[in-house]
Amino acid sequence: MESHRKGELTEAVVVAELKRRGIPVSRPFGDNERYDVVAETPGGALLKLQVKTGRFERGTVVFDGVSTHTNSQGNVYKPYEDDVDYFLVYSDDLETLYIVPESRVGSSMALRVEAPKQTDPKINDASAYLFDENWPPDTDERVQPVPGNGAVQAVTEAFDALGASVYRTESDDVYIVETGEGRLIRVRLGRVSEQGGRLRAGDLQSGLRTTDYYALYDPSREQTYLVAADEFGASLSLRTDEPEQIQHDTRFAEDYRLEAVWPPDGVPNASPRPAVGAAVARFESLGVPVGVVHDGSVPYDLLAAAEDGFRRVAVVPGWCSRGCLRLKPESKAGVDAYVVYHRDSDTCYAVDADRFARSISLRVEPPAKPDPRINEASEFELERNWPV
DNA sequence: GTATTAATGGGAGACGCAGC
DNA sequence: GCTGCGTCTCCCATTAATAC
Repeated sequence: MESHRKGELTEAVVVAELKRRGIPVSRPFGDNERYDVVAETPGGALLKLQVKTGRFERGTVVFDGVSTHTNSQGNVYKPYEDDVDYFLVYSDDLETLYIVPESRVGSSMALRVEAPKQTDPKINDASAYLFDENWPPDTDERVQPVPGNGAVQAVTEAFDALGASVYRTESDDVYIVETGEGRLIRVRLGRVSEQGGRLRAGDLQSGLRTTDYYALYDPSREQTYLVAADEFGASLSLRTDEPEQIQHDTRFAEDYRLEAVWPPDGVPNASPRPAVGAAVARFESLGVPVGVVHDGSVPYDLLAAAEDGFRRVAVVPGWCSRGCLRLKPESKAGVDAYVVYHRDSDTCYAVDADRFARSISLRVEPPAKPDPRINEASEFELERNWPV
């Protein structure tokens, strides 16, 4: 059975199982929510539940704890975090329903059903997650919001101790931090937790657009760590102990202590985002005055000179498919022009925000057949099309 | 009407790491 | 060295939205 249909079948079975137990259950209208169903506990609490199909393999029921989709950068894996409270995992092979707190699930999880060949403290005993023995769940298991007020205060005090000033923005967890040298950087606050000799944090890329650095607080050590926003992928792992084998990509938490890395390296007024750096270099090579904007509350990255003043420029990566480079910003409000950076060809294209409604395609390869509607990418190259 | 994308979903294999 | 878990990275299918 193809996967989508199998997911729907699992969801139907789970709803039936809940109803059979007399549990009030509702489904969100449409499919835009990240949870599949909402169930009401006897105490009246409403829980957001994500239904997962459990694959029975090697004596375990395995399920994914992240949603997957693709974009121009390839596969994107997004954890559910606060979007759901619990996973309901149904194994069709075993005809068994499990309930697992979201906080206990990483990108995937294996529930051991059959006895292992050898014991291991990491083994997740499936019987501990049987639905009938864990309903209604203890709602205190739910994840505490990140970063938490204590973290905000601790991180702020850590910056203060280094002589750095911290300013609030309109976003709850993004702050502007002024270094002692007068440089402004955008810092998003978060928390790390220790698991198996590592400090871990997830969902780092969701703030990449408006963040230069992450200030991550470890409450158990009362220590703040500072990492560049583009140094890690969607998640972060910093070693707190000494592994037997050090890999080329092993990173140690000690090296990221705020006190050890402050002030962060980097050219003043340059953003660490590669696309922004490429756009700035291209503007400068053209002799166009350009300034980087370090303010997470505005939707643009650069102010670039034109004959009649400055344009507000948002730098975005474009995805290339079947010979077309695509651009589809979430919102055009407050932006005069877009610079689309095509990493493969190291080319920047400039597009007037008024030129398109919601998206635009720039053809970088010859089309199968001519069409007057085709936007030839070469005509939008920054060198030819600035000012837009 | 056609082409193309993002978003949802599951399946599978490779690999690193830790414990035994 | 073996085993098991977790992570990562592919793959595929479907649906809805959107541009042209």
